[in-house]
Amino acid sequence: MRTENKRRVTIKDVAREAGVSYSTVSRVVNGFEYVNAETRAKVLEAMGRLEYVVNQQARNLVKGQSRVVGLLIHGFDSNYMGEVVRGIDDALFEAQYDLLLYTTHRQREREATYVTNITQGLVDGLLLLLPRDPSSYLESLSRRKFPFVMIDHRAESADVNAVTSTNWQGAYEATEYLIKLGHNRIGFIAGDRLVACSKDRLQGYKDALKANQIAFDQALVCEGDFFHPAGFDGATTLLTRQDPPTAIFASNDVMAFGAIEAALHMGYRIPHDVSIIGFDDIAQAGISHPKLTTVRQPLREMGSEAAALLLRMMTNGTNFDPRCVELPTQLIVRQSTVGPEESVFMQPNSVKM
Amino acid sequence: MRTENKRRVTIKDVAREAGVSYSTVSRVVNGFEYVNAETRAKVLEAMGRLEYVVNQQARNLVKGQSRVVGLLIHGFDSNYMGEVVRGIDDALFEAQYDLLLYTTHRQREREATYVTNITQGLVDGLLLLLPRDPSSYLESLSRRKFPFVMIDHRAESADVNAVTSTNWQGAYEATEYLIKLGHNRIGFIAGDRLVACSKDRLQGYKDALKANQIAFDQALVCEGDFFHPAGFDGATTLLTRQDPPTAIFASNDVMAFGAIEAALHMGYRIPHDVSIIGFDDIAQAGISHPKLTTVRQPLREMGSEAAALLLRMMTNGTNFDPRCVELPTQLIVRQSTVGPEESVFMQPNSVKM
DNA sequence: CTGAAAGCGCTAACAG
DNA sequence: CTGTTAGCGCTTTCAG
Repeated sequence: MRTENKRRVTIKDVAREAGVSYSTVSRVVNGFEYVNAETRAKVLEAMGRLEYVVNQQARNLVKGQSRVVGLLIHGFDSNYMGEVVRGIDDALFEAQYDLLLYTTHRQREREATYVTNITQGLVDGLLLLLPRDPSSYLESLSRRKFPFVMIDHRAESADVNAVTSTNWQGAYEATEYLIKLGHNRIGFIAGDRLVACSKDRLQGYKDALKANQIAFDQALVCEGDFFHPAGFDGATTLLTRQDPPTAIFASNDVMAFGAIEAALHMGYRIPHDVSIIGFDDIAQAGISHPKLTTVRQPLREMGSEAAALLLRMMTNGTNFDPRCVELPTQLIVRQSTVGPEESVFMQPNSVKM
Repeated sequence: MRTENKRRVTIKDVAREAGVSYSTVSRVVNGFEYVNAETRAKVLEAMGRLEYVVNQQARNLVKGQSRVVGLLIHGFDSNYMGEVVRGIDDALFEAQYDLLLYTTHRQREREATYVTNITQGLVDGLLLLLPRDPSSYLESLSRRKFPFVMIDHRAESADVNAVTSTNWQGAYEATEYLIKLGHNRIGFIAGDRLVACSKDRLQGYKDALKANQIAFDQALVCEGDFFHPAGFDGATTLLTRQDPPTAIFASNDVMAFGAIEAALHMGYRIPHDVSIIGFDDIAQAGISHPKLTTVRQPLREMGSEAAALLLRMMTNGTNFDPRCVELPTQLIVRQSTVGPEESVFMQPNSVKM
């Protein structure tokens, strides 16, 4: 039932068919120069007739590489991941590399196991998208000089490659924008504290407050984890307070949507009664109602930049200076934010354009 | 610069370290029974000290398999794909298979090239998620008895495996639901005509109309392609008519969101002035405003079912009857639909819960 | 220009 | 129980 008749056609079959040695076939397959035109034609012809396709596995084994890059990712929550993957894919396609996907939503421990296994032959390099707890294997990776780059997670130690965006700057600008609008009680829903960018965003928020002489109020910041329910709960808590904030800054768009839902649920109108701003600018942000004001991260570029960086490491070796590429964020003002005093003049129907 | 010092530790290194032959090492690595406990201990110890990890590539080459499944996917537009991938991932994880990702958004022609290349050694089986134009390689795949299953795309020819959902049934129920609500002018925004499920949904819509003595009006159906702008344009066209429909059935959620945007943009309130219903029930549907009434496809289950089916083909051979698994859809009534007469009694603020 | 031969790292009989 | 010996399909010297 197995190799019965459907045996794959190998280089040897082609050699026999063309009446040459199989190393010659290898030469034409690989486009070597010094092959007699006639011989080449014969081989090509035989390849066509037999529908020969090279077996990558075998090729990889002898070359000691796989032309595959691994992507360790939590899961495809929100379009955030999709955009990054698209960027990665762009760069990898150019370089003729394939992408092996590893999702780790099941359990965090899998990360470490995966990493040790796949970095031994299966993949030539590794991309870590928003890893939760990389400390366990980062050291091993570095020691073995295995090429990898982290995306959207600046490591504590400086000696790893990473591409992120200007999280601090983006949060600073978003907060300042809210302040300029007239808000001075601004709620903040934090991201997963394990992830570095969460801290950067919180810090940007704090620093903008301070730069504008607004006292930081710990009661105005809620814990979060980048998922929808956290946004809902955070906003609920915030808006239930005696003196609720007039604006809420969620650490990502998904939580911002959760916050919007909570606010609407409580009878608040957006943006008239409370302004909401997010972070990421996922596709949904531009087509929701109200359209979400947010800080755009160049997700796709981050992906392709990371892949490009990894590719460079894989060819040039890991011996060049590790670096952290920071791509610029951009404030995208849409419909979910407005100054606190403007609400009076607005019409009650918030969903109208 | 290459193999300098960072040469991978192989089975031979372990053998030397443990003072045994390398086939013995292979035996303990693969957990064979007949190995002396002492010897095993020695080997294990050596493996640990050397941090040996098996090289999958080599193992695969001799075994003639790769333990990798390929997934051909257009791209990560919307969470639709994400959900399916999660299901696939679940099943593959159980079986210890890896997932190689192939996105084809760049150009349709890539599909065929990919397929011929990767099915030659790189992957043991192939999952085709909503392929646009599989005809070009389907025949070759079948002839070579290469295991593959299509997801959400029932093939014209019956001799291929596929998992879909009850598209006709789902569309029929959605339409009937709208009719029962009192609508009799129901617009329809079609999906990509190349994809079989689009036709099924349209047919379900037509049949429900007929079953309820409502004449089918070609002017009420718009072309679509499953993307947001098509929903926007379709709804715009529909609602600009002399006698606009009181309800719109979009062939998927993403287009439904486009339709909602168009309707709101034109000053319609939802659902009071026009009801909108989608298909898929992507995550966004449950958290948007208004929450979208839609036909739920068991996306995740479709993914895992497809992967399970593929796995079975890969182990048992392709010699069992090909079949098309149809998973049940379910109407999810939320906020975007209401009877045409009810609107009078509703409050103007549509975004209130 | 082309064939022979070695070997990538590992598995799987086959003898001991 | 364990060592020896063939390969898996391909690339890559090394001689012609």
